Amino acid sequence: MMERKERNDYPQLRLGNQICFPLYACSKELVRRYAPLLEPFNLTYTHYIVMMVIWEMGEVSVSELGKRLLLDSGTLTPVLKKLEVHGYITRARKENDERIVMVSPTEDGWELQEKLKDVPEKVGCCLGLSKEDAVQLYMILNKMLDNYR
Amino acid sequence: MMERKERNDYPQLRLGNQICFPLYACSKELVRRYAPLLEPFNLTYTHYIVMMVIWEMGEVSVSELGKRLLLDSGTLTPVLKKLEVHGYITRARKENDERIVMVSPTEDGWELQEKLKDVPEKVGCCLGLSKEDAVQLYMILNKMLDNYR
DNA sequence: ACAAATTAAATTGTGCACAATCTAATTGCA
DNA sequence: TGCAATTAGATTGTGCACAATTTAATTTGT
Repeated sequence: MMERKERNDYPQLRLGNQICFPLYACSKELVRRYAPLLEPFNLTYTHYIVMMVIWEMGEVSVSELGKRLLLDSGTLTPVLKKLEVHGYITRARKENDERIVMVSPTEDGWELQEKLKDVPEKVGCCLGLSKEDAVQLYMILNKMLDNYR
Repeated sequence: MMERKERNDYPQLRLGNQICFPLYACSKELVRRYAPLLEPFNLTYTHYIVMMVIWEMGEVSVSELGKRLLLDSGTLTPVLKKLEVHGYITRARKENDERIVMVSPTEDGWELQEKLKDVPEKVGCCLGLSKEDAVQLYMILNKMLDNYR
């Protein structure tokens, strides 16, 4: 019987020949590893990166958060509401432009830094990578990311 | 007035010092770029990578798909049901072990390869990266992924 | 000054992703 | 042989992620 002609004709459609899949899989795996470290503080990975930008900026608008993290308001609004409920941030519309919602850490929000300071090391972020590979990866991904902003 | 002592005390908690964030952001961006190319065929990125493994294996169990793609049955079951509804695959329990569900491409499923063969190039996967960077990235991510299997 | 255009968030709807649990089939072993 | 343990999928519940739409505030052009 004749082999199907459609079969295996396109090497570019093989999972092993694509760069996107390991990117996608590694990303998911990292998020999964953060979960148990953040869960005790009622945080998900998304909450965590949002808090990082808020700590860095002190006070920041929703749209700036979105630009920085490449997230839209459909993702951020519920995340910020939850961070507010848990007492980590306050949300308030700007006085001179009521369209803009400004976000800032509360006392508890600031104190969260102390509690999470060991998380990055614990995730051991790029587990199993040599120092050189980690540096390479960091540079290449940031080059890539620059094309998206 | 004194600067808060909690502020900026932990450089490892700065977004710019983490390798996880660009990984996460690049991954999302890539998935987003696949969407318009796959949507005409009623496929999402997850459907697409599932189909790639099915093309490669010809016939494969749900658990093998999961191992290969690092996805669990909670994700795969609805994806496979949808691929079945759209007529790309068939699902059938194995005769000698009814616990196992085997999945195979239909005629339409095989023909999908032809229609999607240009997708990888169109995504230009690692957009803006030099050949050398792309090769490096591919190698480092696969090294990383090996630690997760 | 004021209507049209723009901007910022919020809302709505769809679809992963995954932990936890459940069900059914099979296997192992006393 | 028969029951406990294991295995494979399916189900349930929660939470992003994002497109598209909506609402409200502000800005722009005349």
